[in-house]
Amino acid sequence: MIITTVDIILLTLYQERLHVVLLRREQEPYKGALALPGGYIHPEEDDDSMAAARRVLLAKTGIAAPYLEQLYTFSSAARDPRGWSVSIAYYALVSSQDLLGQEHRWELLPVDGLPDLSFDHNKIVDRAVKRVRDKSTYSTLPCYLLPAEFTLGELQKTYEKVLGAPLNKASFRRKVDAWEFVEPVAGAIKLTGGKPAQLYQIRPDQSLALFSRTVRDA
Amino acid sequence: MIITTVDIILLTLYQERLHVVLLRREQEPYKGALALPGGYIHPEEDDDSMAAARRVLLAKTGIAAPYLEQLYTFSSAARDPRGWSVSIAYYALVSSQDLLGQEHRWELLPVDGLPDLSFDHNKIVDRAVKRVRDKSTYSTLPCYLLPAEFTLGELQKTYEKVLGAPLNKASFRRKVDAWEFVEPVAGAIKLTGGKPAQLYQIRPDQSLALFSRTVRDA
DNA sequence: GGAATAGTGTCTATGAGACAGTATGAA
DNA sequence: TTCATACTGTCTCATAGACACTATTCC
Repeated sequence: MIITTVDIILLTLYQERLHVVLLRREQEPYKGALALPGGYIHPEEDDDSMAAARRVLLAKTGIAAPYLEQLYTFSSAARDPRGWSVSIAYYALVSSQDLLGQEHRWELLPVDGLPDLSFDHNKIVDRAVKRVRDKSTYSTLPCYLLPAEFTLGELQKTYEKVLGAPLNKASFRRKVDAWEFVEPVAGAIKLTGGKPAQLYQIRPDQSLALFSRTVRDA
Repeated sequence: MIITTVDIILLTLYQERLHVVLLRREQEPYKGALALPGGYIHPEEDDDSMAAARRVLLAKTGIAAPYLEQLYTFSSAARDPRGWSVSIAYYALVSSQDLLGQEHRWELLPVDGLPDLSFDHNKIVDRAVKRVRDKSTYSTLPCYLLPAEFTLGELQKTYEKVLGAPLNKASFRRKVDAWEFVEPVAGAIKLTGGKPAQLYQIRPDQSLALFSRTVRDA
C-alpha cells in the first residue's frame, strides 16, 4: 500500500524575511512537532492533486486561492514511518496582509534557520525556497507576495528580500518598464514620508510572466 | 484506491531531430496504442520513485543509467480509466549510439507531430520537451544527447537541434570556453572532410552545470 | 530650508551577434 | 589548387550596473 498525500509550502514575506506557515502535528507520527500543512488525497472529492492541495490548504489554514504551483514529488520507503509514501508538494505565495488578518492556529517561521521539522519537511522547504529564489530572478513571481496595489519601491524591496541581495534601482525600473507587467493605478498615490509614490497593480492580462535574468547591485 | 506509477520520457537526437521512445501497449486500457514506458511502483523493490523509474526503464527498454530527472507529477481522477491515478514522470536523455545498438521492441518517433498516445502521454511528452528546451538554454543538458567524445561542431549542432534555432559560432564557443565544462581529449582528432576537429569530453568533475542564457543567431 | 523617499539621465563595462579572416585537412 | 570544415579576431550593438541628478512631500 502506498500512502499518497499533498503538502503545501505556504510562503510569505514578513518582517522583511521569507517565512513559511507550519502546524503542530496533533497525531503520531511526529506528534507535537512542526510540519507543513498537508493531508491525504481524497479520490472521491479531489479532481486532481492541485485541487487536493487547495482543499487541504483551505481546511488547515483558511487561505483560499493564492498562487499555487507544483514543486516536486517526494517519495520513498523511508520518509514516513508508516510505510512507502508519496507526497506531491505544492508551494503557495501570499501577501502577509492576506495571511495575518484572521484567527489562526499555525506558526510563521523564517525559512532560513528552521528547527527540525517532521518527516523530510526541511528538505521540502529548502527546495521550495530555492525554486522561488531561482524563479524570481527571471519572472514576476514575487508580485504574489505583495498586496494588490504597491509602489515600485515596495516591489523592488520584495525582490531584494526574496533574492537576498540589493538591486540597482535604475536597472530594476528599466526591467519593470520593459516587462510591462504592471500599470499605474490612476490617482492612487501612497504617502511615504518623502515624495509620494505612484501605486501600481499587476496588469489584468498578466498572470505569471517569465523573462531573462535580473542581476544584482553592489 | 490510488494507482501509483512512474512514466519515463526517453529522448534522443536522431536524424537531427528530437525523438521519443514509445511502446505498444499489450494490455487494456489503450491496448495496441503507443505509450511511454512506465509501470507501477513496487514498494518492496524500489527505494524511491527515481529507483522505480530506473528499474522500469531498464526492464522495458534495456537502457541503464542515462541522465534521469523528475519532470512533473500528473494526477487526476480522469487520466486513467481504471481510476484515480498518479504518474510521477521522469525524463531521460541518451545518445542515439547508446540507444540503437541493440535489439529492441520500442518505436522511436519525432517529438513534433506525434500521433495520439495513450492516457495523457501527449501532454507529458510536450512538457518534457518544453523542459529540455528551456533548460538547454542555460545548462549543459544537451551533452547527454552526445556520445562520450564529440567535436565542438557536433556540440553546437546538438544545441541547435534541441533549441530549434541556429546559434552564432563565435559566441557559442566563447560560452563553452567560459563555462569550462568540456576539455579536449589529448590526441583525439576527428576527420570531418575539412580541417580535422579536436574531440572533447565532459570534464569528470562536471555533472550538470547551470548558467545564464545562451541566445540565438540570425 | 533640510530630510527623506520617488523617480530619471547618462556614462561605462560586459557580453552577444555579425562577419570576415586564418588554419588544415581531402580530392 | 580548390573545397570543406575548424577555429579565431574584432567591430558593433544591446543591456546592466554605477552614480549623480532632479522632484515632491513632511517637518
